Amino acid sequence: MNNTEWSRWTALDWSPTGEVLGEVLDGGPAFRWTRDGDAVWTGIWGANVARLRIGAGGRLEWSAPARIARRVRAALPEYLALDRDWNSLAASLPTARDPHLARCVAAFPGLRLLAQPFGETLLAFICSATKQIVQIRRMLETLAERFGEPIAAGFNALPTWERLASISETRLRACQLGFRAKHVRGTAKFLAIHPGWLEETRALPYPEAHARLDSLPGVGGKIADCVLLFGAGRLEAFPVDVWVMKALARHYVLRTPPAKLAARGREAFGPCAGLAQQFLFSWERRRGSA
DNA sequence: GAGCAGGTTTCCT
DNA sequence: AGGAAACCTGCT
Repeated sequence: MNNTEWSRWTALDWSPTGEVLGEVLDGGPAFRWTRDGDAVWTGIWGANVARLRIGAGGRLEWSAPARIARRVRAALPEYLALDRDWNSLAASLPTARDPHLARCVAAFPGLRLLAQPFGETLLAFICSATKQIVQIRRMLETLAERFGEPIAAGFNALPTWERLASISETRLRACQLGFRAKHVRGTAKFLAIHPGWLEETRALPYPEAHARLDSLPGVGGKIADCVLLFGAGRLEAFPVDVWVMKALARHYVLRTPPAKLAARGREAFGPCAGLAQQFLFSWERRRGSA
């Protein structure tokens, strides 16, 4: 499996610190990146496999299995959202009146959100319910191994929703999905009889898109926000998970029941609330625990 | 071995 | 509307 021939390392127009790169690739929303000992990350999304590292000059460099390098080169800029000016977006956050947020923004310069495939993001977050990251990763890996298309030696894509619709709940459960198997199957069945539904949803304005996702089995408000933020680049989405809940409880005055936190977050942090969420999240995980 | 984890659904007041 | 309980599984 290590016979794979990799393309030569090529620089991209982004120079993240190692810590920021780690937060972006391993900060939760992406479940298929792993780091080797020598600070090389290997990840899978869609039909792409890539390695990433920070080069000698500080710029991010990529390499891919030679056979698919052309495709990966075309896909990377979108996936890494290189076309968005993340510094300006961060600068637009209300840091002037929010010292804690200002501290988070300063701590993770250039932090950004990956533009992950919409359908995969939906699958990953249906699997995420009451699960820790390690376990979510294992579920997805098993699904890819058993039902996904091979991309390169040792790397499989995640199964498509079409494929998932053909898999019995029992076989899904055998991938450690537990009660989520029913949700995955229910969503897959729904999508199978509503072709184009996902892409239509993705194109809708935030409130409508959120409501539609919310109607899928196994998808509530939090997961709908995750799918829109991490799978559709909707920066106004503000998913509230336990980490963000901790951050809000620790650094902000909470006079809102948990169910309303998402709406409050969108009000408080503005049109890029989702980016603010990412900063709060990273701070809480890296610094907040200390 | 009871309790809980990056929630949602369902079934209650 | 708002609050509990159940749901799979693996880890502490």
